[in-house]
Amino acid sequence: MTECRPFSDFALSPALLKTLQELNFAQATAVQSASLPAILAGKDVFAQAATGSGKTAAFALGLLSKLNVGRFRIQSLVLCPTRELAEQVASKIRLLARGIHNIKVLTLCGGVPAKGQILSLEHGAHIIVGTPGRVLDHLQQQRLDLAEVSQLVLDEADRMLEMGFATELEQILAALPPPKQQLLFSATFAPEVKKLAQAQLHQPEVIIIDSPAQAARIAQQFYLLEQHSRSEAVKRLLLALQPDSCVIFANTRKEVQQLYSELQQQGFSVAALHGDLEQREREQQLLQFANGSLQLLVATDVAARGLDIEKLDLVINYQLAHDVETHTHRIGRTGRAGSEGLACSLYTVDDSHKLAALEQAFAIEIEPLPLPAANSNQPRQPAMVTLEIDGGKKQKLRPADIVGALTRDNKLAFAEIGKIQLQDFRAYVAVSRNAYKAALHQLNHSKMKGRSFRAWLLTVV
DNA sequence: AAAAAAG
Repeated sequence: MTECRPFSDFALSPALLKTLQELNFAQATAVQSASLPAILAGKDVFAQAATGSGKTAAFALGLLSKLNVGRFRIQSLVLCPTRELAEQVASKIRLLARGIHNIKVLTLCGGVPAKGQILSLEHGAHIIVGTPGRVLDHLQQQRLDLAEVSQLVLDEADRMLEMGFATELEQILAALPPPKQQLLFSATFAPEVKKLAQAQLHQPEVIIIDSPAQAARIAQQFYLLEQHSRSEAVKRLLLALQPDSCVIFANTRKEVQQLYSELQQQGFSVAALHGDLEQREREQQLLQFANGSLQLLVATDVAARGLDIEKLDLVINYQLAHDVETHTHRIGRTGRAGSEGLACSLYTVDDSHKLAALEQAFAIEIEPLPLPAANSNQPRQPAMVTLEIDGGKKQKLRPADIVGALTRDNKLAFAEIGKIQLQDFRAYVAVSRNAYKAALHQLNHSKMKGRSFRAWLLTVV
């Protein structure tokens, strides 16, 4: 077991150490302790460590330490497999960079018009975080100059090295000048991918953090489906376990949509996330789930990797994932940063191969549990939130109506724009869809021009 | 075998 050291042990800049102190991060996690010296020494790094063990902060601190802010050129490129993860990683980097004056971290993902990104690129940036498609798009249109990039990070590196991303990744790599420092991070590397990954690195520092404790923190339960339908089984589990916050993974977009509709019709507080949704809808659904407005999230594997959602206590696999790696990432949405979690997986007699693979990978013996009996519990609803309007008048609101937030500098941020960073909230501001008409005068109309809703400014009591 | 990622 690797030793965890205090951050003050590493050659991090004073600004970073101060920020870490302010955020109450004193002790580096195992993967951070093991990888930071190598990153700071400029070495290539291959790091495998459990979900929720602090990999993002490890490379974020490394990038930020090596950065020359005085030189306003793109120096680091971070690639992620989904847009939501790229946004989250960028948020984390910005959070850790808040003591560094004038630093610019830019996200380049698809699903939004390129226009704004082009303007930002003309202005300049130090660190780019993005998904391969849009990054390559900007490269080919000659809007993105990577000539001075000295560090490349592949987050969820095993995923990024799969066939689906190979061509794009190759083209992006070709635009980077050698010698560059490469940092590969993931919780999982299948043996073939591990070989491939290490082969593309130059004398890498190989860091593998075995963490039986982490696996043990996520209790796994398996339910053999016989006479009951999958959705019936999910409902029984939800009503019996009454989770505060739960992700349900299904294998296809269509099944996600069906299960979502069914749960919603039956009064569950539920969001959906999959690739058929508009990007703005994806962001809105994820935000409402992450901030507790909605209690359940039904998702495809777009949500399987990396997403860090506070207080997520239950993962349900509506079906078993196609491979052990995906299963590992799915259940790893819970049990993060030392907390405990539960993962319930539904399976059928046809799944014996998958089951055997899971038993081997997790060194467990799977005993099918009986489904909880049907009971008369009602779907749990999030409590109503009492809010106070500027003038002091009180109003009860469903959390699902809260779609905005007030930032520390009293600016109003909207979920619709998809740029809200949860850690920057001073307080939630309720922007109630139900209160459109009553609240017009509360707002600066010019700022609202062109938006499809009106808002009511409220502060939490 | 499916989802994601450019539009």
